[in-house]
Amino acid sequence: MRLSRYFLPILREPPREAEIVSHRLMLRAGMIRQESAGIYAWLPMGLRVLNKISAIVREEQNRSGAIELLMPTIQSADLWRESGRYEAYGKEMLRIEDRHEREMLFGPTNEEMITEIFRAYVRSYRDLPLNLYHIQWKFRDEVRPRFGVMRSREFLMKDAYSFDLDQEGARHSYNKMFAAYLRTFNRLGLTAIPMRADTGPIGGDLSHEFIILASTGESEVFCDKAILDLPVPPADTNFDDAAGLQAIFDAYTTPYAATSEMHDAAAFAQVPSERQVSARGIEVGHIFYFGTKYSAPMKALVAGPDGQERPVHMGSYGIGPSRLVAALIEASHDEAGIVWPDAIAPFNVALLSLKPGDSAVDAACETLYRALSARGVDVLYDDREERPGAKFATADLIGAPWQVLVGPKSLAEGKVELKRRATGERTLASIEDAVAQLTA
RNA sequence: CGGAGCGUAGCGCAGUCUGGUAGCGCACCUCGUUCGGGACGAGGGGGUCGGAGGUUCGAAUCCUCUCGCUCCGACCA
Repeated sequence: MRLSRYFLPILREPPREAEIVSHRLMLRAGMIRQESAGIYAWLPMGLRVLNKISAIVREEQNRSGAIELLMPTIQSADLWRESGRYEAYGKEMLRIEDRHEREMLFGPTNEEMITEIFRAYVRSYRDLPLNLYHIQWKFRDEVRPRFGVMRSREFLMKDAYSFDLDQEGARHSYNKMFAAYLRTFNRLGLTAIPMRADTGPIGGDLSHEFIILASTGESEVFCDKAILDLPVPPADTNFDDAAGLQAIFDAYTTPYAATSEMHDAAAFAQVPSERQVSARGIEVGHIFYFGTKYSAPMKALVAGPDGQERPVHMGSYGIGPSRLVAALIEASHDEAGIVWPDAIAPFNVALLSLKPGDSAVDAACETLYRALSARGVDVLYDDREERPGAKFATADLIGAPWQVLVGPKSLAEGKVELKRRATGERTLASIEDAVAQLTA
């Protein structure tokens, strides 16, 4: 992409209302625009990141055996009356009336709808286990949206729903998602710590929040440092191996880890002091088992091997890609701007022409731009008539992992300069070597 | 929903108290000189001062109502 032809509205100064660093940087880097309180338009740069995150989430959901579908954003109130949540949900639910004065709502979540779909088609335990997910916009009318897309009213969520004949099967389904989440966050360049969450009236130990550590996090968290060194489940993890998944779950849930709501100071004190971690965290995922909470009232029944019908056991599993964009920035930035992890960077390479109009510089840039693009590298080519300083500042702000600096100075020796955004480390290389390095 | 505050050019702000031709910096356009960490000079464009009503010869400024946004608390992927 040539920057001169792209739509990248960079702000030199962030709007006053932006408080936290991710919100400020997202506005400055032209990723989002606020359209209303807690409602944002995703500009091209922001959308690129959002899509990269969703793609990784999708790959890992698929790997674990979950199946993607897409449910609507608008739902019927009647569906929610079946579960009793239409009255219970309160003002957070955005209620809408259509032209026939039918009561509708903009979905804050999809348990009722997925249960309705399930019960319409599935009758037998032979069709289980089943895990259906979608990545769809949700709306929760937060009293007080804040922190940009970190806590917005409209947000993108991946929500998966598992169906099993009994609790034992549900535990296996839960563990699949548990392992899939560990892989997902790891691929996003994050260390996410599963922390026991409140299971409410259901009880048991099957609810976890996945928390990443960041100094600007909203919640206070405590954990045993040992959890940070545990191995991430490999790509060839066998998701049908119930015992193997249970071992992963056990390994991750044995060391102490809790948010302030679930914190047990006495238990935390048992952790050797040099391993005690007390920090701030951002919740980026939440999984839980809720048994027959929806299947019983909504009559989602399956016949077991004995021919008896019984309500199916369910769980739901959320990840917020739009929140993750902000969380990633909170976890990875510096004074100059964003530092994207390679896996989700909107552009892998920022190619800076330090002297557009100079024939040697132009030629070198064109060669690099074409060679990298042809090899599938996302390149943002800064071909604008700007001074070098402005280009450095822009490139640092938008956080491409690599910068390639092409100017008369190094080009006189037949070299271009490669700069790693995260470390600031620079090396000189020929054009061929630069292409080789960036496509390695 | 309680408390506080802010709406003036794309962004950051002054002007409001004390009514009298709407300003500054950045950004934008033109020309020239520049060109490895957000250049300089000259010229230029851009505003229903959030909206409605009122007071007044005259309202960004005073009064009433209203809409929007932000922050602090109670709530949440």
